[in-house]
Amino acid sequence: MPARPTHWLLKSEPHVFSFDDLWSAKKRTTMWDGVRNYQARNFMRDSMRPGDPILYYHSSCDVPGVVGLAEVASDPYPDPTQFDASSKYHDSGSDPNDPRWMLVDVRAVRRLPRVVTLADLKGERRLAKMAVVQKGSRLSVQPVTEAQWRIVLELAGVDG
DNA sequence: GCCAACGTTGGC
DNA sequence: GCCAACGTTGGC
Repeated sequence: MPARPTHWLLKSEPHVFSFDDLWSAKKRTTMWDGVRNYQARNFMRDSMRPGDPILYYHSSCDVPGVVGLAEVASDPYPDPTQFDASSKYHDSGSDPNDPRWMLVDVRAVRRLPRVVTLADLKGERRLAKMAVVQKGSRLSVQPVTEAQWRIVLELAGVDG
């Protein structure tokens, strides 16, 4: 049985919530709410642990890519927006006694000295298996291997 | 803005 | 359980 994944990539659309937004948040931390994909939820619920390192990826923007590092900052807990009728993430089918959607808190750790663009990732043979470079990859919460993590940091100009 | 790829829904 | 229709994602 494979060990649980310990390193992650989170996608965010910067016009919605950028790495700068996270950096300027209280305690540089936010609830990673609104995830409504079961695979992504399962990673947060079943595998993420406080302290796990995160690559913070900007999608749907001029230059998609990894812009910063973050970390998991809580154990999993129910996403409160699923029970908020005024939220666009409201899910009337979720039972408060058995919540459908779980999340973790995410804390910004550092901005990267240079952005590792999607083009950079695609151009690095050693990253050919990374989920984010696969055609049609839409998963917003992805595991990253330790080897991939080190290579991305190398491309970013960060010492191991 | 386009559109391919993907996940979910719902009729049957 | 199949699969067409639909809505969303996300690079380009």
